[in-house]
Amino acid sequence: MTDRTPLWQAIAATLRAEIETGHYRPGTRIPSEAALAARFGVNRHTVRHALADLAEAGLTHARRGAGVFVLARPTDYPLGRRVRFSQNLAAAGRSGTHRFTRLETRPCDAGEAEALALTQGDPVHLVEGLSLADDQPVALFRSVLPGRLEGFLEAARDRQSITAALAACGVADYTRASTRITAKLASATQGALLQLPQGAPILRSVAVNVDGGGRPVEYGRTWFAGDRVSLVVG
Amino acid sequence: MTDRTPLWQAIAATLRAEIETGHYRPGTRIPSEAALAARFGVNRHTVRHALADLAEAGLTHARRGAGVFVLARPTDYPLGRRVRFSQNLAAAGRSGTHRFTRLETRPCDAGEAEALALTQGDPVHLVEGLSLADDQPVALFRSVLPGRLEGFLEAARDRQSITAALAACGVADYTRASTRITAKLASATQGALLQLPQGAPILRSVAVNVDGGGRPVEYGRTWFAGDRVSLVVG
DNA sequence: GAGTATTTGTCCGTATGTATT
DNA sequence: TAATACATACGGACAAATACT
Repeated sequence: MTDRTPLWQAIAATLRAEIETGHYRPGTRIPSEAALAARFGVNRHTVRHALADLAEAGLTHARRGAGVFVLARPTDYPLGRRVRFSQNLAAAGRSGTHRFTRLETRPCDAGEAEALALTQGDPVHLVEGLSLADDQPVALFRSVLPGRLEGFLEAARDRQSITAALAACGVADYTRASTRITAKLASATQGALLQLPQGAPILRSVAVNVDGGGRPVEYGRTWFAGDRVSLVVG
Repeated sequence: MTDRTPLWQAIAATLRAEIETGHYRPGTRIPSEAALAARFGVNRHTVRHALADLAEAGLTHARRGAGVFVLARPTDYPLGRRVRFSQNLAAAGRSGTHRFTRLETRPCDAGEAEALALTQGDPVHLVEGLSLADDQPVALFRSVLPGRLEGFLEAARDRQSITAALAACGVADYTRASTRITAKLASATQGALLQLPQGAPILRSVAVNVDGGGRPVEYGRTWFAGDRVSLVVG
Protein backbone atom coordinates (compact mmCIF):
# COMPACT_ATOMS: atom_id res chain seq x y z
CA MET A 1 0.00 0.00 0.00
CA THR A 2 1.53 3.24 -1.10
CA ASP A 3 1.38 6.22 1.21
CA ARG A 4 -0.45 8.96 -0.58
CA THR A 5 -0.24 11.68 2.02
CA PRO A 6 2.05 14.47 0.82
CA LEU A 7 5.51 14.59 2.31
CA TRP A 8 5.08 18.10 3.63
CA GLN A 9 1.95 17.11 5.54
CA ALA A 10 3.71 14.21 7.17
CA ILE A 11 6.58 16.47 8.20
CA ALA A 12 4.17 19.08 9.50
CA ALA A 13 2.37 16.45 11.54
CA THR A 14 5.64 15.21 12.99
CA LEU A 15 6.76 18.68 13.99
CA ARG A 16 3.32 19.51 15.33
CA ALA A 17 3.42 16.46 17.54
CA GLU A 18 6.91 17.28 18.77
CA ILE A 19 5.78 20.76 19.70
CA GLU A 20 2.68 19.53 21.46
CA THR A 21 4.52 16.90 23.44
CA GLY A 22 6.95 19.54 24.60
CA HIS A 23 9.99 18.28 22.77
CA TYR A 24 10.27 21.76 21.32
CA ARG A 25 9.28 24.20 24.04
CA PRO A 26 7.60 27.61 23.64
CA GLY A 27 10.07 30.37 23.07
CA THR A 28 12.81 28.07 21.88
CA ARG A 29 14.10 27.73 18.37
CA ILE A 30 13.51 24.66 16.29
CA PRO A 31 16.27 23.46 13.97
CA SER A 32 16.98 25.45 10.83
CA GLU A 33 15.29 24.64 7.56
CA ALA A 34 18.52 23.15 6.30
CA ALA A 35 18.85 20.94 9.36
CA LEU A 36 15.26 19.76 9.09
CA ALA A 37 15.70 19.09 5.39
CA ALA A 38 18.70 16.90 6.22
CA ARG A 39 16.83 15.14 9.02
CA PHE A 40 13.82 14.26 6.89
CA GLY A 41 15.87 13.70 3.76
CA VAL A 42 13.91 16.19 1.67
CA ASN A 43 14.49 19.44 -0.10
CA ARG A 44 14.44 22.63 1.87
CA HIS A 45 11.31 23.79 0.05
CA THR A 46 9.40 20.79 1.26
CA VAL A 47 10.34 21.67 4.82
CA ARG A 48 9.27 25.24 4.13
CA HIS A 49 5.87 24.04 3.02
CA ALA A 50 5.45 22.17 6.29
CA LEU A 51 6.66 25.15 8.31
CA ALA A 52 4.21 27.42 6.52
CA ASP A 53 1.45 25.14 7.69
CA LEU A 54 2.58 25.37 11.31
CA ALA A 55 2.90 29.13 11.12
CA GLU A 56 -0.55 29.46 9.61
CA ALA A 57 -1.92 27.49 12.53
CA GLY A 58 -0.22 29.89 14.92
CA LEU A 59 2.18 27.33 16.36
CA THR A 60 5.42 28.88 15.18
CA HIS A 61 6.79 32.16 13.98
CA ALA A 62 9.78 32.65 11.70
CA ARG A 63 12.23 35.48 12.07
CA ARG A 64 14.46 35.98 9.10
CA GLY A 65 18.07 35.58 10.03
CA ALA A 66 17.20 34.21 13.44
CA GLY A 67 15.19 31.04 12.97
CA VAL A 68 11.79 29.53 13.56
CA PHE A 69 10.47 29.83 17.09
CA VAL A 70 7.75 27.98 18.92
CA LEU A 71 5.08 30.39 20.09
CA ALA A 72 3.70 30.23 23.54
CA ARG A 73 0.20 28.95 23.30
CA PRO A 74 -1.89 32.08 23.65
CA THR A 75 -3.19 32.64 27.12
CA ASP A 76 -6.87 31.85 27.09
CA TYR A 77 -8.83 34.79 28.31
CA PRO A 78 -12.41 33.79 29.02
CA LEU A 79 -15.04 36.39 28.31
CA GLY A 80 -18.13 35.81 30.34
CA ARG A 81 -20.79 37.80 32.06
CA ARG A 82 -18.96 37.74 35.35
CA VAL A 83 -15.34 37.85 34.45
CA ARG A 84 -12.58 39.43 36.48
CA PHE A 85 -9.32 40.19 34.82
CA SER A 86 -7.13 39.01 37.65
CA GLN A 87 -8.96 35.71 37.90
CA ASN A 88 -8.56 34.90 34.25
CA LEU A 89 -4.87 34.32 34.25
CA ALA A 90 -4.94 32.47 37.51
CA ALA A 91 -7.49 30.11 36.03
CA ALA A 92 -5.22 29.64 33.03
CA GLY A 93 -2.54 28.36 35.34
CA ARG A 94 -0.40 31.44 34.99
CA SER A 95 0.86 33.91 37.48
CA GLY A 96 -1.30 36.85 36.56
CA THR A 97 -0.54 40.24 38.00
CA HIS A 98 -1.16 43.79 36.99
CA ARG A 99 0.46 47.12 37.65
CA PHE A 100 -1.44 50.37 37.83
CA THR A 101 0.42 53.09 36.01
CA ARG A 102 -2.05 55.93 36.49
CA LEU A 103 -4.74 56.74 39.02
CA GLU A 104 -6.57 60.04 38.86
CA THR A 105 -9.91 61.79 38.94
CA ARG A 106 -10.83 64.20 36.16
CA PRO A 107 -13.82 65.40 34.11
CA CYS A 108 -15.00 62.92 31.53
CA ASP A 109 -15.07 63.47 27.80
CA ALA A 110 -17.95 62.87 25.41
CA GLY A 111 -17.29 59.20 24.75
CA GLU A 112 -16.86 58.33 28.40
CA ALA A 113 -20.00 60.24 29.28
CA GLU A 114 -22.06 58.30 26.77
CA ALA A 115 -20.74 54.93 27.93
CA LEU A 116 -21.35 55.63 31.60
CA ALA A 117 -24.65 57.49 31.13
CA LEU A 118 -23.19 60.69 32.53
CA THR A 119 -23.03 64.18 31.13
CA GLN A 120 -19.82 65.51 29.70
CA GLY A 121 -17.58 67.08 32.31
CA ASP A 122 -18.85 64.97 35.21
CA PRO A 123 -15.98 63.68 37.33
CA VAL A 124 -14.73 60.17 36.65
CA HIS A 125 -12.01 58.02 38.12
CA LEU A 126 -9.37 56.81 35.71
CA VAL A 127 -7.26 53.70 36.17
CA GLU A 128 -4.61 52.77 33.67
CA GLY A 129 -2.32 49.82 33.88
CA LEU A 130 -0.60 46.83 32.46
CA SER A 131 -1.50 43.16 32.83
CA LEU A 132 1.27 40.64 33.05
CA ALA A 133 1.26 36.88 32.68
CA ASP A 134 4.39 35.14 33.79
CA ASP A 135 6.11 38.54 33.81
CA GLN A 136 5.28 39.08 30.16
CA PRO A 137 2.96 41.97 29.29
CA VAL A 138 -0.25 40.77 27.72
CA ALA A 139 -2.60 43.70 27.96
CA LEU A 140 -2.98 47.43 28.52
CA PHE A 141 -6.16 48.58 30.18
CA ARG A 142 -7.87 51.86 30.88
CA SER A 143 -10.90 51.81 33.11
CA VAL A 144 -13.16 54.78 33.68
CA LEU A 145 -15.56 54.77 36.61
CA PRO A 146 -18.17 57.32 37.67
CA GLY A 147 -17.02 59.90 40.20
CA ARG A 148 -19.90 59.15 42.51
CA LEU A 149 -17.88 56.22 43.83
CA GLU A 150 -16.14 58.08 46.63
CA GLY A 151 -12.82 56.80 47.79
CA PHE A 152 -12.45 54.52 44.78
CA LEU A 153 -8.99 55.64 43.80
CA GLU A 154 -7.58 55.17 47.28
CA ALA A 155 -9.18 51.75 47.55
CA ALA A 156 -7.78 50.78 44.15
CA ARG A 157 -4.31 51.91 45.12
CA ASP A 158 -4.42 50.03 48.41
CA ARG A 159 -5.91 46.82 47.10
CA GLN A 160 -4.36 46.87 43.63
CA SER A 161 -7.61 45.54 42.26
CA ILE A 162 -10.53 47.17 40.54
CA THR A 163 -12.92 44.50 41.71
CA ALA A 164 -11.86 44.86 45.33
CA ALA A 165 -12.00 48.64 45.12
CA LEU A 166 -15.51 48.49 43.70
CA ALA A 167 -16.53 46.21 46.52
CA ALA A 168 -15.14 48.74 49.00
CA CYS A 169 -17.35 51.36 47.38
CA GLY A 170 -20.44 49.26 47.88
CA VAL A 171 -20.57 47.68 44.43
CA ALA A 172 -20.44 44.09 45.51
CA ASP A 173 -21.23 42.58 42.16
CA TYR A 174 -21.14 43.69 38.60
CA THR A 175 -21.60 42.03 35.26
CA ARG A 176 -20.48 42.61 31.73
CA ALA A 177 -23.21 44.37 29.83
CA SER A 178 -21.47 44.18 26.49
CA THR A 179 -18.04 43.83 24.99
CA ARG A 180 -16.96 44.91 21.56
CA ILE A 181 -13.84 43.43 20.05
CA THR A 182 -11.96 44.77 17.08
CA ALA A 183 -8.51 44.28 15.65
CA LYS A 184 -6.08 47.17 15.44
CA LEU A 185 -2.43 47.73 14.84
CA ALA A 186 -0.21 48.61 17.75
CA SER A 187 0.77 52.25 17.98
CA ALA A 188 4.32 53.12 18.89
CA THR A 189 3.52 53.65 22.55
CA GLN A 190 1.31 50.60 22.83
CA GLY A 191 4.03 48.57 21.18
CA ALA A 192 6.60 49.83 23.63
CA LEU A 193 4.47 49.01 26.66
CA LEU A 194 3.46 45.58 25.40
CA GLN A 195 6.94 44.83 24.12
CA LEU A 196 5.67 44.39 20.59
CA PRO A 197 6.91 45.91 17.38
CA GLN A 198 4.89 48.81 16.06
CA GLY A 199 2.30 47.51 13.64
CA ALA A 200 1.82 44.23 15.50
CA PRO A 201 -1.79 43.08 15.68
CA ILE A 202 -3.66 43.84 18.88
CA LEU A 203 -7.15 43.09 20.08
CA ARG A 204 -9.07 46.07 21.37
CA SER A 205 -11.96 45.27 23.63
CA VAL A 206 -14.39 47.89 24.81
CA ALA A 207 -16.55 46.76 27.68
CA VAL A 208 -19.25 48.29 29.80
CA ASN A 209 -19.91 46.72 33.17
CA VAL A 210 -23.08 47.39 35.10
CA ASP A 211 -24.08 46.88 38.72
CA GLY A 212 -27.00 44.81 39.91
CA GLY A 213 -29.42 47.58 39.05
CA GLY A 214 -28.16 47.89 35.51
CA ARG A 215 -26.33 51.15 36.14
CA PRO A 216 -22.96 51.45 34.35
CA VAL A 217 -20.09 51.30 36.82
CA GLU A 218 -17.10 50.71 34.61
CA TYR A 219 -16.16 51.63 31.08
CA GLY A 220 -13.08 49.62 30.32
CA ARG A 221 -10.92 49.53 27.27
CA THR A 222 -8.28 46.86 26.96
CA TRP A 223 -5.63 46.30 24.36
CA PHE A 224 -4.36 42.73 24.19
CA ALA A 225 -1.22 41.56 22.48
CA GLY A 226 -2.87 39.71 19.63
CA ASP A 227 -0.46 36.84 19.51
CA ARG A 228 -0.22 36.31 23.25
CA VAL A 229 -3.89 36.21 24.06
CA SER A 230 -6.92 34.52 22.73
CA LEU A 231 -10.30 35.60 23.95
CA VAL A 232 -12.60 32.70 24.60
CA VAL A 233 -16.33 32.99 24.32
CA GLY A 234 -18.70 30.33 25.60
CA MET B 1 -19.89 80.65 34.32
CA THR B 2 -16.78 79.91 32.33
CA ASP B 3 -16.66 76.88 30.11
CA ARG B 4 -13.93 74.66 31.43
CA THR B 5 -14.05 71.90 28.82
CA PRO B 6 -10.90 71.94 26.71
CA LEU B 7 -11.21 73.38 23.25
CA TRP B 8 -10.02 70.21 21.57
CA GLN B 9 -12.70 68.19 23.34
CA ALA B 10 -15.39 70.55 22.20
CA ILE B 11 -14.13 70.34 18.63
CA ALA B 12 -13.88 66.57 18.83
CA ALA B 13 -17.45 66.38 20.13
CA THR B 14 -18.67 68.59 17.32
CA LEU B 15 -16.95 66.52 14.65
CA ARG B 16 -18.08 63.31 16.31
CA ALA B 17 -21.65 64.50 16.18
CA GLU B 18 -21.33 65.54 12.56
CA ILE B 19 -20.00 62.12 11.67
CA GLU B 20 -22.70 60.32 13.59
CA THR B 21 -25.50 62.36 12.10
CA GLY B 22 -24.21 61.57 8.66
CA HIS B 23 -23.04 65.03 7.75
CA TYR B 24 -19.69 63.45 7.00
CA ARG B 25 -20.33 60.05 5.46
CA PRO B 26 -18.16 56.93 5.72
CA GLY B 27 -15.49 56.83 3.08
CA THR B 28 -15.53 60.54 2.45
CA ARG B 29 -12.87 63.04 3.40
CA ILE B 30 -13.46 65.62 6.07
CA PRO B 31 -12.02 69.10 5.59
CA SER B 32 -8.29 69.57 5.95
CA GLU B 33 -6.74 70.43 9.26
CA ALA B 34 -6.12 73.94 8.00
CA ALA B 35 -9.75 74.35 6.94
CA LEU B 36 -11.01 73.03 10.28
CA ALA B 37 -8.64 75.32 12.14
CA ALA B 38 -10.04 78.27 10.22
CA ARG B 39 -13.61 77.14 10.83
CA PHE B 40 -13.20 76.80 14.58
CA GLY B 41 -10.86 79.77 14.86
CA VAL B 42 -8.13 77.77 16.55
CA ASN B 43 -4.60 76.72 15.85
CA ARG B 44 -4.07 73.72 13.65
CA HIS B 45 -2.52 71.81 16.56
CA THR B 46 -5.76 72.12 18.49
CA VAL B 47 -7.61 70.56 15.58
CA ARG B 48 -4.97 67.84 15.43
CA HIS B 49 -5.58 67.03 19.08
CA ALA B 50 -9.29 66.61 18.35
CA LEU B 51 -8.62 64.52 15.26
CA ALA B 52 -6.27 62.28 17.21
CA ASP B 53 -9.12 61.61 19.60
CA LEU B 54 -11.45 60.61 16.77
CA ALA B 55 -8.81 58.40 15.20
CA GLU B 56 -8.12 56.70 18.52
CA ALA B 57 -11.81 55.97 18.83
CA GLY B 58 -11.76 54.37 15.40
CA LEU B 59 -13.99 56.95 13.73
CA THR B 60 -11.48 58.38 11.30
CA HIS B 61 -8.22 57.51 9.67
CA ALA B 62 -5.62 59.97 8.44
CA ARG B 63 -3.56 59.34 5.32
CA ARG B 64 -0.54 61.53 4.97
CA GLY B 65 -0.85 63.73 1.92
CA ALA B 66 -4.42 62.63 1.28
CA GLY B 67 -6.54 63.79 4.19
CA VAL B 68 -8.64 62.48 7.03
CA PHE B 69 -11.29 59.96 6.09
CA VAL B 70 -14.38 58.78 7.90
CA LEU B 71 -14.33 55.05 8.52
CA ALA B 72 -17.37 52.90 8.08
CA ARG B 73 -18.85 52.10 11.42
CA PRO B 74 -17.83 48.54 12.15
CA THR B 75 -20.57 46.02 11.65
CA ASP B 76 -21.56 44.59 14.98
CA TYR B 77 -21.23 40.85 14.96
CA PRO B 78 -22.91 39.27 17.96
CA LEU B 79 -21.27 36.18 19.39
CA GLY B 80 -23.64 34.03 21.33
CA ARG B 81 -24.27 30.39 22.04
CA ARG B 82 -26.72 30.08 19.22
CA VAL B 83 -25.41 32.39 16.60
CA ARG B 84 -25.87 31.98 12.89
CA PHE B 85 -23.64 33.92 10.61
CA SER B 86 -26.30 34.83 8.12
CA GLN B 87 -28.58 36.15 10.82
CA ASN B 88 -25.99 38.45 12.30
CA LEU B 89 -25.79 40.95 9.56
CA ALA B 90 -29.50 40.94 8.97
CA ALA B 91 -29.95 41.80 12.64
CA ALA B 92 -27.47 44.61 12.24
CA GLY B 93 -29.71 46.14 9.63
CA ARG B 94 -27.39 45.33 6.78
CA SER B 95 -27.91 43.26 3.72
CA GLY B 96 -25.82 40.27 4.67
CA THR B 97 -25.00 37.67 2.08
CA HIS B 98 -22.31 35.12 1.59
CA ARG B 99 -20.81 33.35 -1.34
CA PHE B 100 -19.41 29.85 -1.19
CA THR B 101 -16.16 29.67 -3.08
CA ARG B 102 -15.29 26.05 -2.41
CA LEU B 103 -17.27 22.94 -1.61
CA GLU B 104 -15.54 19.60 -1.40
CA THR B 105 -15.03 16.41 0.53
CA ARG B 106 -11.52 15.30 1.39
CA PRO B 107 -9.52 13.57 4.14
CA CYS B 108 -8.97 15.73 7.20
CA ASP B 109 -5.62 16.81 8.56
CA ALA B 110 -4.35 16.54 12.13
CA GLY B 111 -5.81 19.80 13.42
CA GLU B 112 -9.24 19.20 11.92
CA ALA B 113 -9.27 15.69 13.32
CA GLU B 114 -8.59 16.92 16.83
CA ALA B 115 -11.25 19.62 16.68
CA LEU B 116 -13.94 17.30 15.37
CA ALA B 117 -12.93 14.28 17.47
CA LEU B 118 -12.07 12.25 14.38
CA THR B 119 -8.92 10.44 13.37
CA GLN B 120 -6.61 11.88 10.78
CA GLY B 121 -7.60 10.97 7.26
CA ASP B 122 -11.29 10.56 7.99
CA PRO B 123 -13.41 12.24 5.33
CA VAL B 124 -14.67 15.75 6.04
CA HIS B 125 -16.74 18.24 4.13
CA LEU B 126 -15.12 21.59 3.48
CA VAL B 127 -16.97 24.83 2.86
CA GLU B 128 -15.10 28.01 2.12
CA GLY B 129 -16.60 31.36 1.37
CA LEU B 130 -16.85 35.06 1.76
CA SER B 131 -19.29 37.07 3.84
CA LEU B 132 -20.47 40.38 2.49
CA ALA B 133 -22.26 43.23 4.17
CA ASP B 134 -23.70 45.81 1.82
CA ASP B 135 -21.60 44.29 -0.96
CA GLN B 136 -18.41 44.89 1.01
CA PRO B 137 -16.44 41.85 2.12
CA VAL B 138 -16.25 41.55 5.88
CA ALA B 139 -15.16 37.99 6.53
CA LEU B 140 -13.62 34.86 5.10
CA PHE B 141 -14.76 31.58 6.53
CA ARG B 142 -13.73 27.97 6.29
CA SER B 143 -15.97 25.38 7.86
CA VAL B 144 -15.08 21.73 8.23
CA LEU B 145 -17.78 19.19 8.99
CA PRO B 146 -17.54 15.45 9.61
CA GLY B 147 -18.01 13.24 6.58
CA ARG B 148 -20.67 11.17 8.29
CA LEU B 149 -23.15 13.89 7.31
CA GLU B 150 -24.16 12.42 3.98
CA GLY B 151 -25.42 14.75 1.32
CA PHE B 152 -24.20 17.79 3.20
CA LEU B 153 -22.33 19.37 0.32
CA GLU B 154 -25.25 19.08 -2.07
CA ALA B 155 -27.59 20.53 0.54
CA ALA B 156 -25.19 23.40 1.20
CA ARG B 157 -24.89 24.14 -2.50
CA ASP B 158 -28.64 24.07 -3.00
CA ARG B 159 -29.58 26.09 0.05
CA GLN B 160 -26.53 28.33 0.19
CA SER B 161 -26.55 28.01 3.96
CA ILE B 162 -24.62 25.88 6.38
CA THR B 163 -27.39 25.97 8.95
CA ALA B 164 -29.99 24.85 6.44
CA ALA B 165 -27.70 22.15 5.11
CA LEU B 166 -27.09 20.82 8.61
CA ALA B 167 -30.83 20.74 9.21
CA ALA B 168 -31.23 18.73 6.01
CA CYS B 169 -28.73 16.24 7.42
CA GLY B 170 -30.72 15.81 10.58
CA VAL B 171 -28.81 18.26 12.76
CA ALA B 172 -31.69 20.47 13.69
CA ASP B 173 -29.89 22.50 16.32
CA TYR B 174 -26.36 23.19 17.25
CA THR B 175 -24.62 25.48 19.67
CA ARG B 176 -21.27 27.14 19.96
CA ALA B 177 -19.09 25.10 22.26
CA SER B 178 -16.28 27.59 22.31
CA THR B 179 -14.82 30.38 20.29
CA ARG B 180 -11.26 31.62 20.40
CA ILE B 181 -10.43 35.05 19.09
CA THR B 182 -6.99 36.33 18.28
CA ALA B 183 -5.61 39.20 16.26
CA LYS B 184 -3.50 38.55 13.20
CA LEU B 185 -2.16 40.42 10.24
CA ALA B 186 -3.73 39.86 6.86
CA SER B 187 -1.77 37.67 4.51
CA ALA B 188 -1.51 38.64 0.88
CA THR B 189 -4.34 36.37 -0.22
CA GLN B 190 -6.57 37.25 2.70
CA GLY B 191 -5.98 40.90 1.98
CA ALA B 192 -6.90 40.45 -1.65
CA LEU B 193 -10.13 38.63 -0.83
CA LEU B 194 -11.16 41.07 1.88
CA GLN B 195 -10.04 44.07 -0.13
CA LEU B 196 -7.58 45.07 2.55
CA PRO B 197 -3.91 45.93 2.26
CA GLN B 198 -1.52 43.22 3.31
CA GLY B 199 -0.61 43.68 6.94
CA ALA B 200 -4.03 45.07 7.89
CA PRO B 201 -5.34 43.81 11.21
CA ILE B 202 -7.79 40.94 11.11
CA LEU B 203 -9.69 39.04 13.76
CA ARG B 204 -9.35 35.30 13.60
CA SER B 205 -12.04 33.32 15.33
CA VAL B 206 -11.86 29.59 15.74
CA ALA B 207 -15.12 28.01 16.78
CA VAL B 208 -16.34 24.51 17.45
CA ASN B 209 -20.06 23.91 17.24
CA VAL B 210 -21.68 20.86 18.77
CA ASP B 211 -25.02 19.18 18.27
CA GLY B 212 -27.55 18.55 20.99
CA GLY B 213 -25.62 15.54 22.20
CA GLY B 214 -22.38 17.46 22.51
CA ARG B 215 -20.83 15.90 19.42
CA PRO B 216 -18.76 18.30 17.30
CA VAL B 217 -20.49 19.03 14.01
CA GLU B 218 -18.62 22.05 12.74
CA TYR B 219 -15.11 23.36 13.03
CA GLY B 220 -15.22 26.86 11.69
CA ARG B 221 -12.48 29.38 11.22
CA THR B 222 -13.36 32.92 10.28
CA TRP B 223 -11.19 35.87 9.44
CA PHE B 224 -12.86 39.23 9.92
CA ALA B 225 -11.67 42.52 8.52
CA GLY B 226 -10.60 44.08 11.79
CA ASP B 227 -11.71 47.57 10.97
CA ARG B 228 -15.04 46.62 9.46
CA VAL B 229 -16.28 44.29 12.16
CA SER B 230 -16.57 44.36 15.88
CA LEU B 231 -17.47 41.18 17.68
CA VAL B 232 -19.98 41.74 20.43
CA VAL B 233 -20.13 39.52 23.47
CA GLY B 234 -22.97 39.64 25.96
C1' DG C 1 31.87 49.44 14.77
C1' DA C 2 33.13 46.28 11.03
C1' DG C 3 33.13 41.95 8.89
C1' DT C 4 31.58 37.31 8.39
C1' DA C 5 28.70 33.38 8.84
C1' DT C 6 24.01 31.82 9.50
C1' DT C 7 19.17 31.76 8.60
C1' DT C 8 14.92 32.89 6.45
C1' DG C 9 12.43 35.08 2.28
C1' DT C 10 11.84 35.25 -2.54
C1' DC C 11 12.67 34.37 -7.03
C1' DC C 12 14.14 31.55 -11.02
C1' DG C 13 13.80 26.93 -13.04
C1' DT C 14 12.82 21.55 -13.90
C1' DA C 15 10.33 17.26 -13.45
C1' DT C 16 6.54 14.13 -12.20
C1' DG C 17 1.99 12.41 -11.00
C1' DT C 18 -3.00 13.37 -10.76
C1' DA C 19 -7.30 15.27 -11.87
C1' DT C 20 -10.10 17.87 -15.00
C1' DT C 21 -11.57 19.28 -19.48
C1' DT D 1 -7.07 10.00 -26.05
C1' DA D 2 -5.06 14.47 -25.84
C1' DA D 3 -4.59 18.84 -23.78
C1' DT D 4 -4.63 21.46 -19.74
C1' DA D 5 -4.33 22.73 -15.09
C1' DC D 6 -2.77 21.84 -10.55
C1' DA D 7 -0.16 19.96 -6.57
C1' DT D 8 4.00 18.03 -5.22
C1' DA D 9 8.99 17.76 -4.94
C1' DC D 10 13.62 19.06 -6.03
C1' DG D 11 17.62 22.23 -7.30
C1' DG D 12 19.88 26.60 -7.41
C1' DA D 13 20.72 31.63 -6.67
C1' DC D 14 20.45 35.81 -4.36
C1' DA D 15 18.51 39.28 -1.01
C1' DA D 16 17.55 40.66 3.65
C1' DA D 17 17.74 40.21 8.47
C1' DT D 18 20.11 38.51 12.24
C1' DA D 19 23.92 36.61 15.19
C1' DC D 20 28.60 36.31 16.35
C1' DT D 21 33.47 37.34 16.46
